[in-house]
Amino acid sequence: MHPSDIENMETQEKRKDMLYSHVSVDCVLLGISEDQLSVLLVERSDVDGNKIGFKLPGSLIYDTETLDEAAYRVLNETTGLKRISLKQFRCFGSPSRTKNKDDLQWLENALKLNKVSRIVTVAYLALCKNTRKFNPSYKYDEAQWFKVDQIPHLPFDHKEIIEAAVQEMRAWMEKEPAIVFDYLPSKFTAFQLRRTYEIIYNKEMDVRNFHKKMNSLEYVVPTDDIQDGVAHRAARYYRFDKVKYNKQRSKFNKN
Amino acid sequence: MHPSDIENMETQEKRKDMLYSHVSVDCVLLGISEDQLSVLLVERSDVDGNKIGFKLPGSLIYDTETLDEAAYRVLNETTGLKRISLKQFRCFGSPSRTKNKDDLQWLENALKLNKVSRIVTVAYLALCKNTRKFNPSYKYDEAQWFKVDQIPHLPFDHKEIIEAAVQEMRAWMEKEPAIVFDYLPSKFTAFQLRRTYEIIYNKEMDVRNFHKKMNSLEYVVPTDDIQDGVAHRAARYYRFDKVKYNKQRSKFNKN
DNA sequence: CCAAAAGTGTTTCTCATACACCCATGT
DNA sequence: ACATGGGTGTATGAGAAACACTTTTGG
Repeated sequence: MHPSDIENMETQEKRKDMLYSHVSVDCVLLGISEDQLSVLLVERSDVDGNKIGFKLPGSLIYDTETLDEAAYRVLNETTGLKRISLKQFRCFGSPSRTKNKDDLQWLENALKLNKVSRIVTVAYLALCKNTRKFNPSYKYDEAQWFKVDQIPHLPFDHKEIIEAAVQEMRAWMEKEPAIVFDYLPSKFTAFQLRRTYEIIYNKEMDVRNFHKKMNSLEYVVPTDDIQDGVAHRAARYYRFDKVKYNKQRSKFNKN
Repeated sequence: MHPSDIENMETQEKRKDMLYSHVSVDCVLLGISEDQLSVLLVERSDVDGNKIGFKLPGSLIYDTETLDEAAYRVLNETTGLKRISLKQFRCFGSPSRTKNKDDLQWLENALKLNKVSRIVTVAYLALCKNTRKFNPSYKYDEAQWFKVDQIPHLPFDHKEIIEAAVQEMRAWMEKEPAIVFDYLPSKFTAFQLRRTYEIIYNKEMDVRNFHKKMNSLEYVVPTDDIQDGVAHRAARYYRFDKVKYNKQRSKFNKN
């Protein structure tokens, strides 16, 4: 066990009596792996510690915590990330979501409760950086990216949640274009930005029109950096200017 | 007490042990009164039956019920309406939403529970017909429309929920234009449709451009009916064609 | 000099906006 | 005949979409 795990466990123990065992949050963390839209899933173990598959990273909420705080806690426990945008997008609360006996059994073991009643879950969404190897001090040491069209069997209604999340992601990006930059590195090429859009929308985009559009966005600013050591003309790096973004947004929203 | 109230109470008694006292639904039923966007609120009584103000129509969920079912139940108990679109738009779950002592006291009385813990509420939204007088067999005999910029003091975070709902309403109408027809009568004039938009968006619209736009929508079809007995040129009635709407939508969504 | 990706302009079409007058009807 | 609201057309500008060639660099 990694030293910091003990610390985490202690924190959890201290707060355990304050777990509110009726409402959970689940995070659909979308990213890109091998040029395809992917979701980060964590490994699930049975009572004996055997790995029995994957699930969305999630948690019951604590009594003192808002839903957003719980979601950020889960995000951080899973990826170590902190400052990215998380959006609450839907609440899943069908009584039949825990109808599968194995899922229910697992829940009762995991939560150390005799009888788990219905759990309503609030689903959150983020587009997040593809941190390749997660810091083992985080709660889950096994987190893996799965392409959204190759999702393994998942417990509860997690598959349905992921499907809804992919739809929601596209709508969210229209409203709040800044979220792509949660995914991209701080310096990125026009190609990277375009590819990200293409993968999320699952649609090719015209290169020239894309450049034109990008240049019209004041908040995507060219830097003096260019690529190095590539076997073709070097691409320019751009960066996201948050201040300019907020200005342009507020101007836009006044109408 | 109205005879049907007894029936309702019996139904409630039967199901009482199945109330899931951790999650509720609240419905923001928007409509128009006196040419202004308004919300339907129901009267709230204290333990002695004294009326102590208004609140959003809402309810704890039953164990056997999905969230959507609970929301439709509340809609129906409040207005008698059944077949309108309700949209789940956000979950409100801050632990501080029940921080007001009076609100908490009221809750405990209303729910006949000794100790109410945190309640997470799932907020729903609808644009609904302005049924002027509600059938007294419905659960609340006092329901009133309040203009959204003249909301009285409300318990919990209901004011915040209404504000979020108004924003959401506009976004929803862009995505799903059909919902205005939940509000309008089955035959309506161009003026009524335009006024409805103007009030919801709080913005005047050009008459000619509106007609042009409306005529381009295949699913708004002119009928042969025209107004009768008005002291000016009679307006034509239009109707909403749901079949054509779905066709046009699915065509649009394929791209 | 060749392969490989970067970068750049013009035309066309659609859609939103702005704007003013005649029409039908009841009193 | 007049008051009242219903209904119509045209011109302009902005932004989306379609489309092909030259530039730069490493090997």
